[in-house]
Amino acid sequence: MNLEKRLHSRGYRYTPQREAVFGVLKENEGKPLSPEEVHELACKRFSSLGLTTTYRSLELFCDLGLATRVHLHGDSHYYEVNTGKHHHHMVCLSCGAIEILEACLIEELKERVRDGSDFLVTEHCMSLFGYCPGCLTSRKG
Amino acid sequence: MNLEKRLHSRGYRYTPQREAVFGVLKENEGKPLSPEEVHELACKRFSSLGLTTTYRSLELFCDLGLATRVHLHGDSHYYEVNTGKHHHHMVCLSCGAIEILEACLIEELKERVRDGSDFLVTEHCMSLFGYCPGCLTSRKG
DNA sequence: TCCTTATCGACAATCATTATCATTTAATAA
DNA sequence: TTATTAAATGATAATGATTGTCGATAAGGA
Ligand SMILES: [Zn+2]
Ligand SMILES: [Zn+2]
Ligand SMILES: [Zn+2]
Ligand SMILES: [Zn+2]
Repeated sequence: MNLEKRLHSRGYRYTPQREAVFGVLKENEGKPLSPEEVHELACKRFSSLGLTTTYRSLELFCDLGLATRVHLHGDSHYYEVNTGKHHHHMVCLSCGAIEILEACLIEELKERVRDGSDFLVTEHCMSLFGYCPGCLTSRKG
Repeated sequence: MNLEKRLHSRGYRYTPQREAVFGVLKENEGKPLSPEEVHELACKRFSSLGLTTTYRSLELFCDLGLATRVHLHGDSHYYEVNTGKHHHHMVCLSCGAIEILEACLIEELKERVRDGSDFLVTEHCMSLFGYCPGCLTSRKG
């Protein structure tokens, strides 16, 4: 289902601003972007786009299941288009590069939680940090 | 090693403000606190403690390995005394209660990373979210 | 005890995010 | 197509967390 239908089906309006923001997310699948970054890129698609609208659109997309919030270190939120494929991220502490990590052991963890606690786990976030191949190589020199 | 020795061994001064902040962390082992919360509690030990000093002390303790930063959802940082025991947290989305999760599958994940990528993982953060036993029970009613 | 300077606390500044509100515009019905 | 109406927008102000500044204070060594 495309953006227009998805918005209409939930009673929201389809606007060029939202199209621009969503386009940026789609174009950067797998690369978490901050609202500031999204705004800068989306302005190339809709030049008068306001930063406030960017923030609002990103949150709306998350509520609609079209995007997901990514929690990394740092003082900004990050967003990504929701592809339906669960994954995590590895962030290079040196250059900031982000690599997708498809492996996730949450199910095993959930089982352990069920054994040891009555806590019901519904969400999780995880990120790995370290050094990307590029930065590792350049360090050797 | 106590706080005084730890500070002196790295060339830092031992002050009642730092003692107060550290005391609060120790007293709340396993419970991540925001700088604001730490400040409020630490003021009972040293009433004229400034919020700025609280922030600075917490960061210093992290650098010294005496405390760790905890990344939860939400717009604040959280800190915890470093007990040397690696663990994670489960946060109740309803009441905010935090339960310690000792299980961690990072080693298994690291292995998978080694197989599929040249990324070197040195740190990770993970939190689980859901509902605590208390909130689950009260929902049934 | 006296000095030196790390540390402190009050306050200003900054950064990300949210609230406000007058204006614009998407969607619908005439 | 046009008129209508409320959702959406964008400029701006406000907020909340964190950091920077700087004169005053006090820890720790001489
Ligand atoms: Zn790198
Ligand atoms: Zn996962
Ligand atoms: Zn709860
Ligand atoms: Zn772990």
